[in-house]
Amino acid sequence: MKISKNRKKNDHPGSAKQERYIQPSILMGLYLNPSYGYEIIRHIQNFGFVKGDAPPGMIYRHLRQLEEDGLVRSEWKTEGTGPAKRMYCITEEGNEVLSAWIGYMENQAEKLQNFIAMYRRLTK
Amino acid sequence: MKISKNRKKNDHPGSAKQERYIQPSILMGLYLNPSYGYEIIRHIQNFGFVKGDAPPGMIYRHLRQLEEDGLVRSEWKTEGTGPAKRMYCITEEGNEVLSAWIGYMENQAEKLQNFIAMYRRLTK
DNA sequence: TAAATATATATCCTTTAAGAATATATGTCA
DNA sequence: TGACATATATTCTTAAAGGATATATATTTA
Repeated sequence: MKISKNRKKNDHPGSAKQERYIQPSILMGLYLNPSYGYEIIRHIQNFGFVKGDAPPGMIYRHLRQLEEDGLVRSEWKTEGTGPAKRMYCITEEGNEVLSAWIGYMENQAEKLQNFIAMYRRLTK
Repeated sequence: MKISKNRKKNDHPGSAKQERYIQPSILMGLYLNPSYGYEIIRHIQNFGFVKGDAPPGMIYRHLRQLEEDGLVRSEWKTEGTGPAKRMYCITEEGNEVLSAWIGYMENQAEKLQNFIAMYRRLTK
């Protein structure tokens, strides 16, 4: 696709800073298994919304917010190899929010499909 | 769902400012028919991503950006009833970007479904 | 006909979340 | 001991949405 000279922002759809679904991805990860920041950074790509390692700042920022909101709980773990890790697990409230996220995401997927279907009807 | 005292931001999934798909909705509207800001504000809800009227500032901001990017073209229309309207139509480049948006949205819908399926496998 | 309302565009400020860079500290291993 | 991997944390910038308000014209109605 030709990129016009004047088009600086939003050069291709989805390139903007939006809707990475970081929060539900972290919650899903912790729903599967307790974990910690550095591991989440590397594994969050398995949930499909992040390519490669996540920016560390993003993950730690989210984890702190999630804990402040009571959706996860953490404790330092000094045993084991390497520097101390802050181990996180999901709370009951976290489970509820994850479930709500699933509902939202189903709704969003449906809206996307309707939009796509509308477009297809016009073009065929 | 219980809302904790400390949870201020992001109280419910999707409440944040993100992924409203305003740009593709405007492009789709203009793909259907040439139109103008005030009409788009009222009709954009038909595409599913905005509830009720859109905030005017948002629409006019997008229209200006789209024109600067060469995805739409406009001209003043003084005939007809009411104050003058700035009529917009989609350009060839706009069509290409809309088509790219459709591809992105298909991809996003698929990711969402994979995520949901993963969750369902865990909970059943 | 004057006031109220609807139509129409435009500008500005704030909030939210992501992106990106960098700092700091500890443990491991050649 | 010096390089590298592990691990967390902080800070700055950018993108996009949300929301408020300003301005002007046309139409309706009291």
